[in-house]
Amino acid sequence: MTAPRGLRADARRNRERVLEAAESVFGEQGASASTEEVARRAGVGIGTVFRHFPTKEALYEAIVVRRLTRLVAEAPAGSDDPRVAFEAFFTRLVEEAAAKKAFADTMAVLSLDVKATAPAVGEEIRRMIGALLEAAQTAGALREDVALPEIMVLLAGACLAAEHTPDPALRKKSLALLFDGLRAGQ
Amino acid sequence: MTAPRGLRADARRNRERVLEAAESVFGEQGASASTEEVARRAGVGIGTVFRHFPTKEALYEAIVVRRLTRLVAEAPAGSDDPRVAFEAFFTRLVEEAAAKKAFADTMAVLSLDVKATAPAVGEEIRRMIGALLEAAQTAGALREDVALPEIMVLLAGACLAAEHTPDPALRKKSLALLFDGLRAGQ
Amino acid sequence: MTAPRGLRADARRNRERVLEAAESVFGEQGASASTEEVARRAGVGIGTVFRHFPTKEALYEAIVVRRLTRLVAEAPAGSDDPRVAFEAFFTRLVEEAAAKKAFADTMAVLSLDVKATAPAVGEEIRRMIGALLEAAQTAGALREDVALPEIMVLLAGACLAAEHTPDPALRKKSLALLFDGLRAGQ
Amino acid sequence: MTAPRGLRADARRNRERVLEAAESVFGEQGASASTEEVARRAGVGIGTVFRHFPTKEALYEAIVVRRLTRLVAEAPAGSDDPRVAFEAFFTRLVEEAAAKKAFADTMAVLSLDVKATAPAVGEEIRRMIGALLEAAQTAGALREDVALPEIMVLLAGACLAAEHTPDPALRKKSLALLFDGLRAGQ
DNA sequence: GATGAATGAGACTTCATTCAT
DNA sequence: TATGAATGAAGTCTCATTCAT
Repeated sequence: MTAPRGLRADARRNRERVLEAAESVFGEQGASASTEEVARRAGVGIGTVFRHFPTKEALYEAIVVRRLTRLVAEAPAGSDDPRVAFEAFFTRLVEEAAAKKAFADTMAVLSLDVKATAPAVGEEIRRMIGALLEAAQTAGALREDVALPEIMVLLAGACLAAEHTPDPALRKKSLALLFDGLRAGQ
Repeated sequence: MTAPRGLRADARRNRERVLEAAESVFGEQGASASTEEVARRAGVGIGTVFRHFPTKEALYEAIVVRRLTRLVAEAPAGSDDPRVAFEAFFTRLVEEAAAKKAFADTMAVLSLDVKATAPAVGEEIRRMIGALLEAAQTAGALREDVALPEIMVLLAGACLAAEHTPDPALRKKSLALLFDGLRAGQ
Repeated sequence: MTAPRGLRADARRNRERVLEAAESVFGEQGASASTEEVARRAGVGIGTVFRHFPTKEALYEAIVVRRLTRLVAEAPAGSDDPRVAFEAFFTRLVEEAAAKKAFADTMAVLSLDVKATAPAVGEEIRRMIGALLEAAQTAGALREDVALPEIMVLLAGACLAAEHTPDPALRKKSLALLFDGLRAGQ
Repeated sequence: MTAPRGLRADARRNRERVLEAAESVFGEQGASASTEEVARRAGVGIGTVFRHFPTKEALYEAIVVRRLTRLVAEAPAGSDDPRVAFEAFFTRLVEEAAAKKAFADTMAVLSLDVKATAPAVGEEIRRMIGALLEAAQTAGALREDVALPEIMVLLAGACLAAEHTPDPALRKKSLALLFDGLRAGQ
């Protein structure tokens, strides 16, 4: 789990503050931001950061997991139209990637190796997207010959590209093309 | 442009070796690889690298330009079918990105700010892709309502995603979906 | 000011050792001595030096301030004779410059731009010398038409020259001439 | 000698250009200017600089000698009044030091170790200043109890201080005090 | 002799990580 | 447990000097 139980209350609070800070720092400056900056923004000593996360990489992974966990939690507010639901979720992730550095990376990781890090969350979110996909397919709104893996790849690509695409209109247009390729009846 | 004329033969040879080394080093380890590693692999002193490229960034930009230049030079062997030609070129770039780290980044830069670095090459390759696009559109094989900017975004995204997608079949499948979205008559 | 209060005991100790080392290193080799040498002589890692002084220049400035602060602290043991007091202090600075490289530079800086670095200390010592000057003038032992700025210039020059004058007798003779020019009743 | 005889005409010309460049470069940027900058301004290759002067230090010494030589050549345009002649020459050196970096250093070297470098020129200029001094003393315009060594020290100090004293009026005032100390009949 | 490319030691600085307090 | 000072490897870049052309 994200927040180990065996921790004293204050320790758990600190861990949370570090994650919060890390997310904002990495979100602004990318993964190359310094650990010290994270500690500073969290208002804790650098030692505290390393007590909770043995390496910088571990901290980074933790915020990946955290982001994914949150995505699962704030599950797609089910639209009635399955296609809309699917596309809305997809779009939301892309926009998040455009707004926050290193988020696209998080999504890229999803197609790759969350397994190694946090199998559970990775699986969960994958299952979630899978469900949205299937629902849309069942409703006849998405091609039947599309499976989750390629969706994940497209999603990752869209997020990564969004990070380099400041113009919202252009992001929207590109996404539209992408969705067109997924639509049924071609 | 890549290899200035006024250079002595041996200097030009060394410059070439440095670029070669840089391309392979960055290709393997990404842009964060050390300049020292580049020098080592080129078999020259670190000072030689910095004589030719005053900054690490300058070196990196040089290999970006070099890659683009090479892409232009090895222009798409014109297939008779404009759609095939377009997709073949697109695919080739994606495969290159899958093989070499930091190449995707090169492509991403194309959608963004080659202008600042090497306006000429950037424009050239953009024009090239634009020509392929138009030809396919004229032939009625690609949607008319698609313009270069969004193509560049999709290309960048595909390349970036490919970097994280080791499975060639998966890359192919994803690309196919992308192409479907671009096809005419939807 | 030199040693911030908020520092842990060990940190303050280290900071002191670094300053001590810097003073001796710069004193022997001049301002071009390497920071690494300072670290070595202080018996700390190079990182420690840079933690306390973010820049080599900052370190150098710190020892300038330190020297001045010490000069103020070890204020001229008030002689009864104002002229003697003035000349004694002047002489002492010159002798210090003869013994330690880069000290003359410190004095030169006094005529110039301590303002930028450490306005407080600079002003303090300037006031101090000004007081000695005035006292001597009031006592009728120094010309009335001499003001602080030219005294500072003479002082800087004497210190700088002393750095190149190993012979103490020669330094003394030169200083004597200088004092003669300052004496009243010409 | 400054310009060795056994040199081909073009070589001697090059040597001259290097010296010229070195003097202006060091004059502007001080002794820490780079040798490459000297070569650039001389319009020769860096190799040429090192062919004529085996080390940077040798080059630096050469321009010291050159300056001194020139001082001797442009000997003090004998004023009728020996005191005026002496002070004019002194002042001229100080003003030169104020205008050109590293010139003061040249003067400082005079009190010190030209012997090692260029005994001849050093001696010559020392003799020259000595002559001015004696003439003034003979005319009863300068104290009898002053000898050349202390004059050299005062001169060096004045030059070094001038380098840090941008205000001409302040330089003048300081010099005047200095001259007062040298005047006879105190 | 002239050139300028190559060299590589060394300078400053950053930062993940460790450890004494 | 928390702190933040200490560490030192590693990185980028400069520059005096050498040497092949």
